[in-house]
Amino acid sequence: MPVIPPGGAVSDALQPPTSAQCRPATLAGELRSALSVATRRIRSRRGAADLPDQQFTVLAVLLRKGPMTPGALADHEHVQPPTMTRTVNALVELGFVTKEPHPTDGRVVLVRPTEAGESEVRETRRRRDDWLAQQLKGLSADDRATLAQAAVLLRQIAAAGGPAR
Amino acid sequence: MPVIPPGGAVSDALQPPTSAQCRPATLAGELRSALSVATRRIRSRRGAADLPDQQFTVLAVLLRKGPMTPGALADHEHVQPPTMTRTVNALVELGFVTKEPHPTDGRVVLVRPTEAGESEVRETRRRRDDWLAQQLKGLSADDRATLAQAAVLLRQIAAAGGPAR
DNA sequence: TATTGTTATACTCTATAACTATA
DNA sequence: TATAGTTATAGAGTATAACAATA
Repeated sequence: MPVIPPGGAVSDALQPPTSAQCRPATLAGELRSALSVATRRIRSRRGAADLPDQQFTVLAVLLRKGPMTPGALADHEHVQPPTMTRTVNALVELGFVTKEPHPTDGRVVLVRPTEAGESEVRETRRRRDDWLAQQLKGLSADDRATLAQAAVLLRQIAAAGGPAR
Repeated sequence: MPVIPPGGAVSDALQPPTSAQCRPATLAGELRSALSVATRRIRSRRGAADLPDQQFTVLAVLLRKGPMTPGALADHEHVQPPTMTRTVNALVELGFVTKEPHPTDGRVVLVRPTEAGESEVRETRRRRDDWLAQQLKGLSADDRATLAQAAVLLRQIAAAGGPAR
């Protein structure tokens, strides 16, 4: 049981936001904190047999968009190139993607999902999104619409301001 | 420039969610992915001089709620106890918190923010939330309200389902 | 025995800097 | 020179398992 000193409990209550809480400066802190907690929590629901989060994400992107270069994947996920090299190499070792030389440009590599990768995503997605989907079922349709809209806004914000800095 | 094959561009377009996208199973995947990208992006905006994310968060919690035990902090942030031990120790080394023995229960430790910790949070918050606040200023009041409400819902979801598994 | 916290260990994710190969 | 990618290195964050101290 968390220690909650007198006067502290209110700040965790689940109330709709006041207009003050929509002020950019106030919202920024609150939003950052909520995103951090929720992300960690959702990730922690990953089963031991599942792919780690970033590997899963990259594999899913490849299946949705088709073969891509490591650089394009890094842009898409807003990470630096060496980070994506590592993620892709992990997927290669697991046999979920292959790396192919580009037909005409010798500098470029194409990352292509394998059939094993495809079924892995299918299975993982089924297991891993179960818990979150269950939580979402408990919400009202309005609340789900709010979250869906928030997801769009968050992607918009993440895409803003140039590549990672 | 990301490689976007024909037919792939639509999935990244910034459109309001359709009713299908509000279905729990669909929303779960999309939400998880958006949270992941946004969180990474917001964290990457942290200045080199700023406290790392989790240290900053814990320090801010202590300032808001007063001295707490490591266990209570772990519950609050939905992390495991060893993780919090590490975070608290980092803050002790930086001089931003102190650890005190509990007056009556010898097993318990109280983590208390120092004055240096307080001013560090003030400074860090000013710098680090700047970028996000700037992005939020560019949104409509409606969109900000959506994000504020989403933050509440995300905390609610994070708090659900028992301690971390 | 149960609770609180720590130590030991290991893995994921991320970044910057420096390097190689190709264009 | 410029671009794509990798290697080297380091730091942050997280978890599980095993342990010590106290209640």
